[in-house]
Amino acid sequence: MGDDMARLQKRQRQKMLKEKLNSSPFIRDEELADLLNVSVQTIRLDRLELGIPELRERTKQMAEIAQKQPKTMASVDVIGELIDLEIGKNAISIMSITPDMVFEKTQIARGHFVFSQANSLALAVIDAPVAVTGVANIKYKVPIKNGEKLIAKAEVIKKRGNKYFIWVKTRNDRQEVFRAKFIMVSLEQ
Amino acid sequence: MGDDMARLQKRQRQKMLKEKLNSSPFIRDEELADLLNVSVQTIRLDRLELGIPELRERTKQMAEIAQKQPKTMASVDVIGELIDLEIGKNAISIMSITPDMVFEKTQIARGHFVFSQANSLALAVIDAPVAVTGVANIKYKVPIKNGEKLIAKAEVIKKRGNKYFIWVKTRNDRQEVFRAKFIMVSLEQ
DNA sequence: CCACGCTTAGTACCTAGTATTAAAACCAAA
DNA sequence: TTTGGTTTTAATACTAGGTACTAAGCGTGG
Repeated sequence: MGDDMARLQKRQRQKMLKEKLNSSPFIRDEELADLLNVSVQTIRLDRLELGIPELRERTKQMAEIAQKQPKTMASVDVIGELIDLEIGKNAISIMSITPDMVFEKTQIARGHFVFSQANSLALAVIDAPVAVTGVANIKYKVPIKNGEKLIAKAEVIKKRGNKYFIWVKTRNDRQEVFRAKFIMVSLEQ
Repeated sequence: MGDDMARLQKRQRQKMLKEKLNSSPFIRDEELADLLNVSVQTIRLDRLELGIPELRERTKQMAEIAQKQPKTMASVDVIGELIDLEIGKNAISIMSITPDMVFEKTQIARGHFVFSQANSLALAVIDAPVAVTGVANIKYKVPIKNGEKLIAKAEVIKKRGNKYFIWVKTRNDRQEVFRAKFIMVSLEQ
């Protein structure tokens, strides 16, 4: 035993391997072997056991995800999944709260996601080619946690001129968590 | 005329090559050669001339860009750039309306981005470790277009118990475009 | 006719691996 | 101590998707 660093146990090494690849995914087997003080073959057996693909495959997967990403909140019309729509009357959408929508510390959803679901639903339900949000009165009733599934129901209450009055109520599986009253304004082009 | 023709064909092919790689970047030289009806070597000469790297390098670059992304809207705390903050009193943030924030047809900003900027600013300005949005009354005064730069100013109006009353006013370079009144609720852990 | 630009062919080499076989090292129980 | 099992290392053949380079063919204008 002349090695500077004592050789680690297999499990411990595999744990470190995973962590290392998590923090810096663009790393070759040879570099990993150096870091963990084992041979390249060992690293490859470890990857095989852990089901971790090779560098090029990892890179490709990341790039593909990045490519498909533009369909995030930014460019989508209705946030959440539109599951029912009767134009001019009512609409329903479902949205799941994912880890990236919550505050890390508290696991409570950032308010604007809930608002976005409701606002986009209110826009979808009205019978107008072009419209913008005019006024909104909103109330968050209970904090929403990671993993919850939110069901938003929008209802057109009345229409006056180019103004639409819409109620949106959002529930999780137990209770109402949010409600909003929107006045949407239809624009003449 | 033949020489010119050939040159034109080359230019045209290279243009098509660029377009093709733009729309589907995960494509091998061999597939490109098939598509453009030339040999693999020609494709490689074209890439060389145009300074387009090989598939693996392209993939790697995309993955690296995705990795370095300064976080999307999802996981960022303050939406927009926080440029001034006096905790418990006021705060200012700037956000530019980019093409992915607007409706394609009208080039008008989706309402929830403006809301998100204001809401996250209201949350940043209060002097509480954990807080959620309770109530909001918001008004969109004029439609906001692609490319505009929005300056949001938040001001804590009063504090009663665990409730903070905050005004946020958002302007573009000409006028006030949005205003909101928030009641934020500080939570006890 | 032949020079020039464009295109194709062919070869050697590269990286970061996989897949497989085999030998060595270690560790503990019988 | 011997045996057997796991773990580690080594060695070899093969792969994809290229680069780099040399050489040859093709088409056309001057």
